[in-house]
Amino acid sequence: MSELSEQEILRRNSLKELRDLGIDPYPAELFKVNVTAKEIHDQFPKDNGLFQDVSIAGRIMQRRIMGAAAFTEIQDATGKIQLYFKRDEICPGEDKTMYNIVFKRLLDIGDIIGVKGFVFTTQMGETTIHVKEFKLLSKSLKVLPNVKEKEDKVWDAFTDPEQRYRQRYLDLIVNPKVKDTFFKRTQIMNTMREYLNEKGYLEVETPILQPLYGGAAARPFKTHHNSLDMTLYLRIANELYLKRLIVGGYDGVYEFSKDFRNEGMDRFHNPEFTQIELYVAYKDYNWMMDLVEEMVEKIAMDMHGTTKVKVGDKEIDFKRPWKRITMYDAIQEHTTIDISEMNEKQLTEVAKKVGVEVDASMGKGKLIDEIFGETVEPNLIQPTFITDYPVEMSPLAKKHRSKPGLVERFEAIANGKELCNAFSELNDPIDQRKRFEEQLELGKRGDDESMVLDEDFLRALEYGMPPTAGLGIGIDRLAMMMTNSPSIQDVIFFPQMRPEKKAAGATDAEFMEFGIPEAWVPVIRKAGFKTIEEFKAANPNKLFNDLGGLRKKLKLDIPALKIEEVRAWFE
RNA sequence: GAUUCCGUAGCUCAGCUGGUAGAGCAUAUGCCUUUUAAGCAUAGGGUCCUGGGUUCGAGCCCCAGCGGGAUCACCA
Repeated sequence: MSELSEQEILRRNSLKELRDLGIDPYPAELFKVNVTAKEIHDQFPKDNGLFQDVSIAGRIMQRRIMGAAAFTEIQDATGKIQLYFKRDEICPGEDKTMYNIVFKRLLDIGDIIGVKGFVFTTQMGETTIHVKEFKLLSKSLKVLPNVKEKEDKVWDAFTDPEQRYRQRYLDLIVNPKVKDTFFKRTQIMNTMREYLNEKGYLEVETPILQPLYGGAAARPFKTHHNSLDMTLYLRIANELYLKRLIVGGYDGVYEFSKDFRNEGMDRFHNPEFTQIELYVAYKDYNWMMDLVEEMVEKIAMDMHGTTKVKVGDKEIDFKRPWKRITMYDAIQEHTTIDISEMNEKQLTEVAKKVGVEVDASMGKGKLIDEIFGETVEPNLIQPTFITDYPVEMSPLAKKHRSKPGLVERFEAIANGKELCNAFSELNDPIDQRKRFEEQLELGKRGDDESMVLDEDFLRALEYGMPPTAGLGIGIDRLAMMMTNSPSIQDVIFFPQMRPEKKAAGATDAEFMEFGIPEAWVPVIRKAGFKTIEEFKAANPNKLFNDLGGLRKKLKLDIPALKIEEVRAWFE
């Protein structure tokens, strides 16, 4: 246990006092709630006859006590509402303990209480609950960051990203907009789920632990299964498993999948992230473009009531139809260079010219991809489909029906970022084997993201997979865009971070080995002794005096020490 | 991984040329029966991220480390 601050010690003392008064600070039984803050705010002003017998629970966020009356603000899942406490109503009899002691002194900001009463409007015009009785539901021992707000103004905002991400619960308590962002994230997934279920596609689950990682070009996390004594990888994509299910005879399957990639982290990348992948039999990539447009447009409409979404200083309009342009045309449009007929050597020259760092591991596909990423992608703000990628960079996509050297693939780009990736799936098992082998070649050249060969997947294809359209959408990236969040950490509840720094110093047990009673250990620390070495060097007489002083100062309810006891610790 | 900025009270942040550690909110105590970020008054509260160094003297300067932010690199 780390050292307690003065306020934390006070709260622990309050906890004990409550118990002494016969009040359980953590009661077991449920507290019946019949209304939310939002319901009251939405309906009461229209009909003052409503809510004359409410029961509501929430966390105390603010208190203003004026003698025998007080205003308190509680926050439930839907928002905040003000409470009015009056001493003689809380305590109608002679005994004013519940108000004077329990409410005024033993409750704190952060405590969770339940109240019963009726709703009225104060002279200041604020909808308020007049409390007739209250009950402590959970005592809070830690002090919340105290954020003050009034309409749009916020004082002392809780903004430190490290604390916000590490202690997301605090972020959620204190920054109401955060709750809304995650509500919207779920709304995006619900809209997708409804849309796809309505079409009759099946939501499925496939392995996260995979003996071979495939379906994307990325470096995996590696782990080990003890009883099988084998290496397993955390999936980087679920593509190859979903396609096996299409071979098995489903018309359409999709999965919201957590994928894991062992790569750099920044505001667009978290090591684990969520994708939806969808595969539909007897369709092609043109059909899939229509679906993506329709589905994403619907998400924007469901969430914002319009197809226009503000992202940073831009406004993105997801209204159908989106622009469609081939990759080569897009590169030519932005650079005036036609790379469609170029070989690897020529492409290397172009890449260098536009400012791409080139190395020997790069094949033709990678080079084109880099050129595209450098010159075109950041400039595509409004949703745009880029179609017809070179075969070298798409080992799982079907060869283009009419353009040699290309595959039937598209990405949707919006706000300069990839929104989705999709293709007519390659179902020619012999071609697929060849493509895997080419990937192996790239691997030998040093491309550590090249794909590995999956024999079982090839075997599945050999049984025959119908022509299939496949799609992957990054949910985190989409959520960022739809909620106008500048960083991926803002749309992931618990983004990956380095472990918290450990507090140095001796443990409670180490101190107790000297015979120090447990209750005194925090006091020893408070007196400035963090390590055993420091403690051993202490003067027993001075320590005795200091501890006695601290006991008094902190109003600790533990028996005073005798000098003999303290001396005994040092023998 | 590189560059750069940051780390001071429970929270948000000041801190002079290197000379006794500051404010607001929060907390405690007293007063006060409807306040609107903060009622009034008073008080308590600190490992100035850690460890070295320079100095009579370091929150401040130097070195190293830890943690974080931003930008870049990497990122089908």
